[in-house]
Amino acid sequence: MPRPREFDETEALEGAMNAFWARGYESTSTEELCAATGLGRSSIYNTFSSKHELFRRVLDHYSHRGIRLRETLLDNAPDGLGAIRLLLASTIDDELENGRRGCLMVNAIAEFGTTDPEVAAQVNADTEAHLSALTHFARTGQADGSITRDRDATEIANFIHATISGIRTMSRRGAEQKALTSVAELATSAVSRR
Amino acid sequence: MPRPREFDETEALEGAMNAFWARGYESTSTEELCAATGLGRSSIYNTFSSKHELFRRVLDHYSHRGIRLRETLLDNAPDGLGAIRLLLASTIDDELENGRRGCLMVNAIAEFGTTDPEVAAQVNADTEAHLSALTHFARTGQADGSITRDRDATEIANFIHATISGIRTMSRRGAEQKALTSVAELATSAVSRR
DNA sequence: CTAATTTTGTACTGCCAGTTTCAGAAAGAG
DNA sequence: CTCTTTCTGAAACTGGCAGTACAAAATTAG
Repeated sequence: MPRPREFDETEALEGAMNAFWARGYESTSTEELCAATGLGRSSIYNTFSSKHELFRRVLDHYSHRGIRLRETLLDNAPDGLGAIRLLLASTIDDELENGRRGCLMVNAIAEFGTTDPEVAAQVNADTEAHLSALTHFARTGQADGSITRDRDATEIANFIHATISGIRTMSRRGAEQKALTSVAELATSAVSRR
Repeated sequence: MPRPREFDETEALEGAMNAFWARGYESTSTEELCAATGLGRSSIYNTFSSKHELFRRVLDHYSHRGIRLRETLLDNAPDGLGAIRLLLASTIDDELENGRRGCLMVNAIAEFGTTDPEVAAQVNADTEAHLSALTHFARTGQADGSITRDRDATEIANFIHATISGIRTMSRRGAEQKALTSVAELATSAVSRR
């Protein structure tokens, strides 16, 4: 009976995500969010309540999107090390193809630190998800012989996670592709079985 | 002949640096800057022209401070690998003792990206300085046999730089000390001669 | 058609930020 | 002492921001 929405909520989130991703939270104005989503102010506030709520929804969207991307990507992995190699390579591809925006979660951590409990909780949840996937690959690799057994799988996961953060930060700064790939290679060889 | 300043410019910069470091650029208000520096609005604007200029001065101060810290720290290094180990350890110490603020440069990259040319230039300059020091240690280590020769010294420098960024980001997020040190260890062993 | 209900565009509001102004204070040169 | 210069503190200014109000539009059930 009511008037239906003229837009797709997910598409709107995608637009808002791109805006926040490029310019951060504070310096993205509601007007820019209107432009990025294609919605009017009313629709944004009607749907997402506030800028802060919208940002939370965006973080959520980003996180699930990442999980989905990783799932589809890593079906093709030959072994544990291959999965990690693929992950690093696709991270770099993403950066090169999408304008070196870095990682939205890293950007959020840098901007908010732990001052905003809700944002912090979401970042931590995403980190946990990422780490648990990485730990899984590390264990797989240790079982199939592609990854070193000198270190605990969780340590390897942490290390790769830190490396990815580092690479994304380098990329946002504008580092050369060569530099990104060489970091990825060195990190890969650090966890591979020798 | 004129009335002299009642404050020390460097101390003021230090205060402003701490404020920006903790809360980022946008969400640090001029009022907070007054509180952090101990100055009044007039004095700040009289001395630093604008919030943005003050931020640039802060980045500069931070950069030089980092270079100085590294110089004094790394006199005691036994060899190339030892220098890198010391650097990683002191990074972690700094994080634990100073409230997990991450790296101001990384925070600036995350907040501004490359949208602000002046900030970008300063970040790049600091990166170059850091990388050239790291390259020096890598070369030293390759000469004294403590660091692997499988990789180019510049690649090793990039890798360690990325690792430090990653560790500082982890720390700002609030990761456990254990996690930080294990990442540092894994990175160290990745570049050490086997 | 009409009534009910929700969305949407426009215009508005209040607030708070960065910045400016200005008058008074402080200090040294002559 | 006085003149000049600069600093300082308080208050005012100005623009832009997040958020709101409201009327018109759109849709469908009855």
